[in-house]
Amino acid sequence: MIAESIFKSEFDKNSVFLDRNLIMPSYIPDELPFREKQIEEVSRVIAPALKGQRPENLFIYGKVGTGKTSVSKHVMKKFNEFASNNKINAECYYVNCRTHNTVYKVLNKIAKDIYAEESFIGFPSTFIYEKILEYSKQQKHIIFILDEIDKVRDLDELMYNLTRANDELDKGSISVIGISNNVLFKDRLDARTKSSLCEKELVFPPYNAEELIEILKKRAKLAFKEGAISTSAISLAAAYAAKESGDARTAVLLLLKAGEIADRLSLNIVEDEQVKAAKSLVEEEIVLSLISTLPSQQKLVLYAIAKLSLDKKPIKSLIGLEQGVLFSGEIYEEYTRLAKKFKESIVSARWYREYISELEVYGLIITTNSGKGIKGQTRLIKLASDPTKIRDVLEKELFGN
DNA sequence: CATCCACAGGAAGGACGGGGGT
DNA sequence: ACCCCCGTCCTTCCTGTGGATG
Repeated sequence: MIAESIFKSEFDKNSVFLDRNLIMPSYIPDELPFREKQIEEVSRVIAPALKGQRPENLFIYGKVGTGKTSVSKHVMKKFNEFASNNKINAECYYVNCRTHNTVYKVLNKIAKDIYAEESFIGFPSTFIYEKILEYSKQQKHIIFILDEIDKVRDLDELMYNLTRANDELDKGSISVIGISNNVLFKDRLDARTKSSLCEKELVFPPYNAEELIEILKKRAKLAFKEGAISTSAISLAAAYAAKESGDARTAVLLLLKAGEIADRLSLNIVEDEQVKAAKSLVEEEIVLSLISTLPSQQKLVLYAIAKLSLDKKPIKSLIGLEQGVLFSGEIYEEYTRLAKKFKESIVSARWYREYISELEVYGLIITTNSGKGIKGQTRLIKLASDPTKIRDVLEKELFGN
């Protein structure tokens, strides 16, 4: 009965969305504004495969939401279309290394794609490797896109395997396009792997605010009903994302969430207010998921901070100090008290300081050095977001079950 | 000015678990 | 199967620092 009425009202409700799927961050639009040059470069690199030559390996670097994956997938699609339309023996495959994070998993995924869903799980990796080799021996020129390539644990071995294949092939070839948002990871690689993977390199710059506005406008036109989102709301979402990192992904996510909020409130048009609400919602989600990954000792420290922030009478916080600003020492005392109470082990004060530094890096707390007015040299610590919310979440996390 | 305070944060080293080599 | 090495997490010990205090 309840379920039915929810389904019915969900179904009847008019939404600001025309097609919600088109504004999911995972959706790849046909048009990729401001990435023409990158599309051209990637295409240029892999084009030799269409003439029966081995393309050079390519390394693509760029921060999150700069269009690396979208551009690669876009080019891959066009490449495969062109190859099959013209009956050319060239193919391009995509592997996300976040889930396929070992040599074995990557080889397996590749083999599975090549041999259309035939699974090789359980077979030794040399066998899988031979299978892949066998396939490309039919004069095939194959390109593998390895997304989030820095996640592969033994990348040296994988690259060695894939490049070695070319020595054993006389007609076909194998090339790799590696994608990463981490520049530093290159330094951890073997020199040979590095020079092989980075035969060509391409950097994707972040989008600026104007570009983000254009991108969002295009997307909004696809996903929202006409006039269902205001121009200023779009600009605001773009401005937020530009300020953070020039990340198109979060910009799009903001619009999606803002639309959902508008739907829930049965509004016909998405305004600035919903974008603002979406932003704090997204931020909150990030904070909450961050907290849940913390080790329990660190959760206790954070809990101590939240509890003290809410205390009516901050013990040491004296004249002129903002409410909720705490001393490092009093937090440590509270933490040890709590740890004893819940029969948890207690980390040393030294390690506690590491925890504090880490919490600051995560942006969960804000710290300043004590200046004049306070004796000794210590850190003043303040929670970065709402103490009540943090405390409640931590209570659930720590003692919930 | 010396001294104390209340810490910050570096260095060294111990326990432990996993992954890789033989 | 075994050992070794390495990274992680943590402790102990230590020196440094900026302001208050006598």
